[in-house]
Amino acid sequence: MSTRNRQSKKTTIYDIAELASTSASAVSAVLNGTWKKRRISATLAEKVTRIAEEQGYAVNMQASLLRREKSRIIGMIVPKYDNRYFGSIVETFEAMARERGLFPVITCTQRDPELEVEAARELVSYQVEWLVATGATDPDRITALCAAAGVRSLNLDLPGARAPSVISDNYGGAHALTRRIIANAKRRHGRAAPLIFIGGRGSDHNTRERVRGFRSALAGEGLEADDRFILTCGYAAEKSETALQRFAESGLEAPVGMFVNSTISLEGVMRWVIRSGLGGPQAPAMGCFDWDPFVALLGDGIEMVRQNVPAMLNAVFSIIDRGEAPQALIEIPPLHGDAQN
Amino acid sequence: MSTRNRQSKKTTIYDIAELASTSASAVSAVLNGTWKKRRISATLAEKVTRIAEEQGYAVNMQASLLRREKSRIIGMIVPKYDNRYFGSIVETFEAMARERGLFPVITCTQRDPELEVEAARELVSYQVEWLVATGATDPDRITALCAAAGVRSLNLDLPGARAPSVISDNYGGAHALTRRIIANAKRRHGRAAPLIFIGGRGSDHNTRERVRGFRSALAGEGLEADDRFILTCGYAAEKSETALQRFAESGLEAPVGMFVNSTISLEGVMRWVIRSGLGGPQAPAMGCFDWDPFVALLGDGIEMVRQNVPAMLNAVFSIIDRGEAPQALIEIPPLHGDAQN
DNA sequence: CAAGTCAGCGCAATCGATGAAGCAAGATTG
DNA sequence: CAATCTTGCTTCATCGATTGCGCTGACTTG
Repeated sequence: MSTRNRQSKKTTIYDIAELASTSASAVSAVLNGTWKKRRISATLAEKVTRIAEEQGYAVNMQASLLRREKSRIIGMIVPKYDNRYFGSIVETFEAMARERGLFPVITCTQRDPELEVEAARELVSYQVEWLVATGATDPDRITALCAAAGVRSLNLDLPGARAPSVISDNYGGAHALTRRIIANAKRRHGRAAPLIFIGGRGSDHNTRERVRGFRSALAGEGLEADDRFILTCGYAAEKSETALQRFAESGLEAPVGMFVNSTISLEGVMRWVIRSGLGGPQAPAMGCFDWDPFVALLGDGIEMVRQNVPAMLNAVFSIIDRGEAPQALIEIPPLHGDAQN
Repeated sequence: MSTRNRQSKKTTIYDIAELASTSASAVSAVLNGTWKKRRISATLAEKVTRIAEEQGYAVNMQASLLRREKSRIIGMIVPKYDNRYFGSIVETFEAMARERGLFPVITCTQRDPELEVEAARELVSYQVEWLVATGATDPDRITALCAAAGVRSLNLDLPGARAPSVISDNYGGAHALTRRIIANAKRRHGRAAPLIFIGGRGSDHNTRERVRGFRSALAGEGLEADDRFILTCGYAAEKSETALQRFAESGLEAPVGMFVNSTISLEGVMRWVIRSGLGGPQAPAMGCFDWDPFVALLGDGIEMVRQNVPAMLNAVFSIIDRGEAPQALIEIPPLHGDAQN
């Protein structure tokens, strides 16, 4: 049963000091754990603790952080929460931050460049010690903003030129994935061409690298990827759906396989595949650069690449723990197959 | 090109005041937009703005919020980011908070009761004006904690007794879902029994209500649900997988249909179904209380209930906008079928 | 020209927590 | 018993931004 301060202001250390007939600084020392160093008696410590509990006291972080030198807040911006990859990044990030006594503040930017910058600016105002920019469309702008404010930053998932970046080995992952798609296409259709690459933004590094891996795997078969089969139409499900629709209407040869650049693109692709009655044995051999548990159950033998989120965040926190930022691009090999969580 | 303060402390309004040969209070007024009220000349305002930009100045929120009366921070705790339901809750929450000029701080608690309380306490320390407890295992404990600190709170997804709660109409949704499962079971197997209910915690309100809806739909068919067919084994995929394994070994009659309590439970259920070779036409009729785009494509005609996240968050923010909290339980009817995002 | 008005700004208190420095008793030492 | 330590506090400045109040000088008015 706690005695509420009648809906008025919050309890402060001054209120508690008065109730305990002591000083605010003694209360502060007791409540932040430095009381032994400051030679406060156990008797007083206990009394203060009890009263604080009775009053439902909670420290005012704004005041506390203002006074301290370090905020112990760590920020992250993330594009979306609508897929397992980013979901798992965020969960892992929070857990690893907490392990270190840091307070994680994450904010979602809907893949909107303006919101990204706005959110980064806001996090800087909250005195974050580090800012992790995940999948940012313009990472260098965020790095510059942080640098100007004296905040250390790093990039995750999509690399920037001006801050350390931790990303997947997109080229290698795409190469291996494409080889698996090719193998399946040969088994099902007797040939490995034509293949479609669909989803993602032609302007982002990951998509470019994945296209490069895609092309090089094709080249390994003596094939060449026609630009009209590279549909980097954006990430949203609707976009890949309409891109495929347009492709079908273009009269180009039907693909025997598809490299899909993300699960969210795969949503649109699958809708189109099913609408067009392309399921079953004559279905194109599919591969998806990202992992989803239900896709694994979809039954059409959709190949997946699972980005190694724990390893990526280990790399992120190893930079953070080390304190200083090596100007580096760290590429983490993704996992393959149906590896479970 | 911005002049960096050589990696030292951050720029403050005092630094800018000195550079602009004016006072900190004028700088503050200019930068927070109150300068017209305070009759600062446009000339000075412009000069200060320019210098602030050159210095890469960012307001220290800790200091600013300490002085102000309201924080404009709004907190949310959420169990997981591994499914579309919570992902969509978080995205919508952030967007709606921003629309209102509030700063959303969300933190993930891994369904761990201790972490929930810890996280809530932390958010209270950050002076949140409201705390939204999403899917909390012990909502009333969080409500009490907030009340003691003078923070308003409300529950989302799982209700509490001591704060307004916005949840889905679990009974109605489960009843309708069960009826669809029954119809499919009859079509496929010629009978509607036995049905299994699997996933969720017997201790939480939603699961209880869904079991109630399940039972009442069965009762509508003149059937009764045997307790041994109600497997509320928790939410994790592994738990439902092993629960089904154990059920299969128990020698009880094989079910003709299954009510699965969440997509994450469905993951485990589907793994078991496939491992046991129960796919195809003889598959049990499945229904899932929650929505996932790939489940819709799974092909076995899995029925889904999609909780109406936008409507739920409209209800949440209508309470927040109104400022005061009606002591109420608001039930939002879920959507049915393959309704798209 | 005295009195009043007003634009334009500065001063200083304040928010709550922190911690270095200091101070008053009692305990210990030589 | 005086000198020195130790214990257990208190005092006060500080973090950076905000804001009520007041000051100055230019301008207007009767």
